[in-house]
Amino acid sequence: METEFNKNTIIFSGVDPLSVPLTLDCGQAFRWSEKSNGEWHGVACGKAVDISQNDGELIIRGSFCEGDEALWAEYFDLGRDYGKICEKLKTDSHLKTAIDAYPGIRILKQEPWEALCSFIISQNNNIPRIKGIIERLCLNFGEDLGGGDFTFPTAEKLSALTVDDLAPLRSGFRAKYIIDAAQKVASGEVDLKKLSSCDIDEAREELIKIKGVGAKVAECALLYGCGRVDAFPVDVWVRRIMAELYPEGLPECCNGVEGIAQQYLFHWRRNVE
DNA sequence: AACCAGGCGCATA
DNA sequence: TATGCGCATGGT
Repeated sequence: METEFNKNTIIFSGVDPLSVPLTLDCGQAFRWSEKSNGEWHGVACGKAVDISQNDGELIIRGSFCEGDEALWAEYFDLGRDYGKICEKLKTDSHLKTAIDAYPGIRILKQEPWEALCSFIISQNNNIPRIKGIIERLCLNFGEDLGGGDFTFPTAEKLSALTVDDLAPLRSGFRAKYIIDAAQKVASGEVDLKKLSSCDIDEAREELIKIKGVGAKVAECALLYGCGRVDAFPVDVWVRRIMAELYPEGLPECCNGVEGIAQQYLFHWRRNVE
């Protein structure tokens, strides 16, 4: 993989497999939208950017500082060999079907707090409305980057608010969970920084101390926010997949990369038929 | 007009 | 330990 950097563009070449549209729009992140010219616009790593690809070239346009390329390499999980992982997963026939149907999905390494908060909002909810609530959350409480873009608000900022303050989000019963999460994270009662490296069961216990965080939301926070690809979120779609295809559990080829297998199976099952 | 949405907390047995 | 129900809001 090679990196090309200047203050307006970061290009990573030789990224394989890579699908920018699938990666940004497969239900793991909620703040990316496709523009009419085919670029994807959104805010991550503290910056508003436009993202596109040309085969194995991942092209990020924005306004960058020295060192930003490392942040974006981490965000797109470029240090992980997805070619090798997918080859192994495809030894299972269902995973081969799923991966061949939608190749190039990568697990994003989002900010831990953003992932946690986003998936608290996701519970018993649908993706369009999740996106709307998160958009209003950023618009009301994020930092204004100009051009209509806002950062995801910090836990510290939200920890000072009340449930009533969140009324503009129209997040329903989830508002009290957002506040509780923000307070526990801001106070340090829940330490997000250690979750990427500590024992995964310890990480799960830490997260479910938050009201509104159960097993599924905790797995999502670990997978999408902490780089824990061994986390395995089971939602209604994955529950169906497990019942229909894997009544005995996931095949051995998924060991250690259950979360990546999950993402391919999830997207495939939601989009076929 | 019911039912559902990338679930969870709580009551009940 | 294991079910079942209610939950805010909005779309079909």
